[in-house]
Amino acid sequence: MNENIRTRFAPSPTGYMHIGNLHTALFEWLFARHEGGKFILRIEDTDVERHTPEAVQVIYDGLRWLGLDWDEGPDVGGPHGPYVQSERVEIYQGYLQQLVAEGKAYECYCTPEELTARREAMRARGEAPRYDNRCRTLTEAERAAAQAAGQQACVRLRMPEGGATVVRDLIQGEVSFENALVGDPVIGKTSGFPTYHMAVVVDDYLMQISHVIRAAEHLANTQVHMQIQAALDFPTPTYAHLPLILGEDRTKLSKRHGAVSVVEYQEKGFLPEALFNFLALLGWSPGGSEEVLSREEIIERFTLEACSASPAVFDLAKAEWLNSEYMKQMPGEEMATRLLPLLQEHGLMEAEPSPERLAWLAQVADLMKERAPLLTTYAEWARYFFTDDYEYDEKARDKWLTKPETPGVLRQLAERLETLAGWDAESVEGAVRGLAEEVGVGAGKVIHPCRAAVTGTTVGPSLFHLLELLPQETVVMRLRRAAEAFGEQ
RNA sequence: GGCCCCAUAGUCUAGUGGUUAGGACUCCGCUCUUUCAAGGCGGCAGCACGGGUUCGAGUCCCGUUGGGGCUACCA
Repeated sequence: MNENIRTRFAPSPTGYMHIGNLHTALFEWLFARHEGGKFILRIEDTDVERHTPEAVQVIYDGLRWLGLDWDEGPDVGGPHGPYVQSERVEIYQGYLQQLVAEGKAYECYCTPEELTARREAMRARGEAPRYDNRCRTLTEAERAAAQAAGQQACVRLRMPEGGATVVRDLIQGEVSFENALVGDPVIGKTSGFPTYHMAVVVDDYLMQISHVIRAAEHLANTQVHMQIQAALDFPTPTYAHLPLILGEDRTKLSKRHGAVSVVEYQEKGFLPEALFNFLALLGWSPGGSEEVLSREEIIERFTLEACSASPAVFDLAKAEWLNSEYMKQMPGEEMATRLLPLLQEHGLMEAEPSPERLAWLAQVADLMKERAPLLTTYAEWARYFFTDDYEYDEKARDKWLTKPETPGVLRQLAERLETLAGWDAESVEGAVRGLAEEVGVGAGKVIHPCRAAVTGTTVGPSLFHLLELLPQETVVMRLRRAAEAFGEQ
């Protein structure tokens, strides 16, 4: 247990939770939990235009769905609040003023238009497009003039003119950046808001974040962050930059790759525990050959040292495989609980099912869980358990239903089953096999047409156990219905 | 363009100078069974390339190539 270990997840409220962000959050959470430290949630909304209040809820929902709880945050509070950056502007302004007063930062009067124009010009000349630091050397008179003219100013950090900034990163190793290569970065916006760089440094310090764990896209920014820390006389936290998650084309996972938002995975029918496991395996290796690991095992084994530095492609097929593994090992009652909302949505289950009905659903779930990769495919594949309204698929028709002898077989079977005294897998099997024997055909000649008629498909769980879970009269009706439908062919 | 990072099969990965380069997903066979979309068994497929260092390199160094990130008053 080490409460001094503190990590944070610092998303900006954009209205949706990117799966890559959730991956980052997971690793930050895992490290904190493994070390017995604290996991802090902080909302980075210094870009006013982007901020929407509902968007914060989306972040909560995503984290909770995956089971990532936070020890400090906007809703739960904590000793270092507030945990929303827009509520901390005075704090940043204090530090900004301090830096200007100390001469470590300065006000810059260049307008965005001028900056863009100059950047374009530099690019055209084949130069690296960066700020030319012209306001750094303004005289007092020039500053006074600019202020008198009512020109708006942003605040820029005075970068060291030489030397290099060395990031010691737990995952990426030692990375060095030349200071002379970057222009003085903006740390305070004209609006009075801090930039991301300023806010992140101040908050990580004030919130006593010990390990800054974030995506690798921030590695280069760390140079600026460390210079702000130096100017403010803040200690440098330990850094760990996580590999980026890529789409199939090996570029940063984005909307054009398809499902990228966490809710899309919920809607696809992923179990949160499966996605948790899958995400953990992206960029981290548990060591052994076992990959299906419980949340506890993952926490237990997680270390930053075992994290990879190379980017990882999100492999949906493997995610689905993992999901199916979780469904297989889940008890029927639990599966029923997960399935119920989905089935209700499709009108396949009533709004308030009785305990008996739920017990039945659990039996159906147990029977089917070995097959479907996702909750949604499951609901599709099990449709015939819930309604008589299903289609006969192509294979069922071609292979069995349209065979000339099938209607007769179905009628005879219907007759037998209708008068069957007990309705359980065993007696149904007896009736089916009995009929086959009498007619003098293999059991398959009865079983297959029966499955096709009653389920509309050629695949599925054990026929007798499946029939057992359907009402006797339903099965009889479906057999006759199919016999009728295909009788004239 | 500049800076930085990355590089084991299609994908996720183990490997830390001496291994028949291991596991997982996918795909493909075979098999069991009343079906497979399940189970069992098996198979295809990899150290990007070129130089070094070394008795010996997937492993260390340099370069090339490829990919990615950053280069905003977005985070």
